[in-house]
Amino acid sequence: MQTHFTIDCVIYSFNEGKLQLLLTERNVYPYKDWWALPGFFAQKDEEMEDAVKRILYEHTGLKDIFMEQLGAFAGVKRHPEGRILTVAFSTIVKYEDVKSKIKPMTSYMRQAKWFAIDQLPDLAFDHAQIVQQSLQKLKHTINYSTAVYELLPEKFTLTQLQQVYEAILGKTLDKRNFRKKIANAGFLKELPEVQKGVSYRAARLYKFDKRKFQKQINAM
Amino acid sequence: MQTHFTIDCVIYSFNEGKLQLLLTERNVYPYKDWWALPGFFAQKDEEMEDAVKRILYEHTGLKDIFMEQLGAFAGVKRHPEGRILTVAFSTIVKYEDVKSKIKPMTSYMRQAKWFAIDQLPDLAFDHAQIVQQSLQKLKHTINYSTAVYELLPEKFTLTQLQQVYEAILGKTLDKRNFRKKIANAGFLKELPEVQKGVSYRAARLYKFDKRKFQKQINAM
DNA sequence: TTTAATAGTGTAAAAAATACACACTATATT
DNA sequence: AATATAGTGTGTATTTTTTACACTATTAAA
Repeated sequence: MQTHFTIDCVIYSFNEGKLQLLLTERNVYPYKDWWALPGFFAQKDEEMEDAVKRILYEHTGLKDIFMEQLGAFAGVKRHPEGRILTVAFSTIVKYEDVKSKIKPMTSYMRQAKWFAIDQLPDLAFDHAQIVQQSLQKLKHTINYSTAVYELLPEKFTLTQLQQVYEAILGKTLDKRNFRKKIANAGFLKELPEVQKGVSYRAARLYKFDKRKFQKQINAM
Repeated sequence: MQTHFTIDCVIYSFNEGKLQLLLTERNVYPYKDWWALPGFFAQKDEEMEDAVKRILYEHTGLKDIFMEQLGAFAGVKRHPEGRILTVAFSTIVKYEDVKSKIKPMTSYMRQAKWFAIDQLPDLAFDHAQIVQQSLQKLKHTINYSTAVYELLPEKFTLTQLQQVYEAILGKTLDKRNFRKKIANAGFLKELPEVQKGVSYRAARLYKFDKRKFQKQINAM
């Protein structure tokens, strides 16, 4: 038996202190004119991983980004053609890296746009549920993934890092406790540099040591 | 685009102090004579959830069991027909409930059999990877799911409960600390009964209070 | 009555998580 | 030069959670 097979992408970013989600405006039925997760049909003989990469590329211009699978969602008889199975993937990208590259590459969608996670429009299909589930997972795995560091420039301040955590968790954190925890984790490298161009005391810069992080993770 | 679509089931049970996995011996190519996870093609116009239920029923005789999705696994060009996408689900069933009901219901498989998790044979396709991933997830979610209680009779002793935990986690636990934790969790109900028919001090019986459990979970 | 087998119990120490407030510093403005 | 502004950076006490560890109690069978 065969089924229609699509990929949907939950693509996060971080801007203006908020977690952002990339959505596309559909130009075809069903759900014409609705906002939806970037997604397409996989092509014949295209491996799932390749399809994901392709769709991410077509929507963001990004390559070589790791996307994590969220799971399969069965089509709720949404198409006259029969069952549609979609596999959802998620990733996190730097806002600046993507900003200028986003443009509609097919006539199936009219535009692509970032939305703050707490100001999403109504979504097509069961996409609201997919986003919900993805966000839940992100909150749980935030401490065990490199995700947050994908959102920051190579050199960043602890305050910036904390803001990302807060945006994802949707709550404020205590500065001292946060720093204690981060220091304890031990995979940030303190740099001999500080912020430039700020009109207040310049903050120390740090960078993420992926090797040390992996060691910690493997030891669990 | 369409793809072949199968469901594979990771079905756990508990017997002789060990976590058990249900496998089927294939009677068709490819991987004829290999052991594999119980699985089939979904039928045309069959919803994914229904397919899962059907396959579980055909292999175990069980109905109305909740199965949790593990994820989609793309076919590694294993069939000449092209891509196969399988969605893996897992569940846990009581050994006694299933023991007698297991029998091959299709000619695609020769027999179904339980294997201790630490004594699995080589598996067909990428099933070893699926099992691996499923087990990992089970270890992580053991404290937040009702899974372990599915493995026990309605009334059980704390030692039995600990044995299930140990079988799943693959390590021994300290008796006093384990009991402290369980008592603390507060969703076990102490019964005014003890074990019968043992030739040593009879242990107190407990039962699982699903309502209290749900309350705790929701409060997180 | 003794033996064999498992049930059942407490406490101290260490580690982790939480709550909480103020002085410091770089810059811009007057 | 003085001052306002805005964000940086830090320590300690308390509570909670986790870990380590060993003996007495109960029952049935011999």
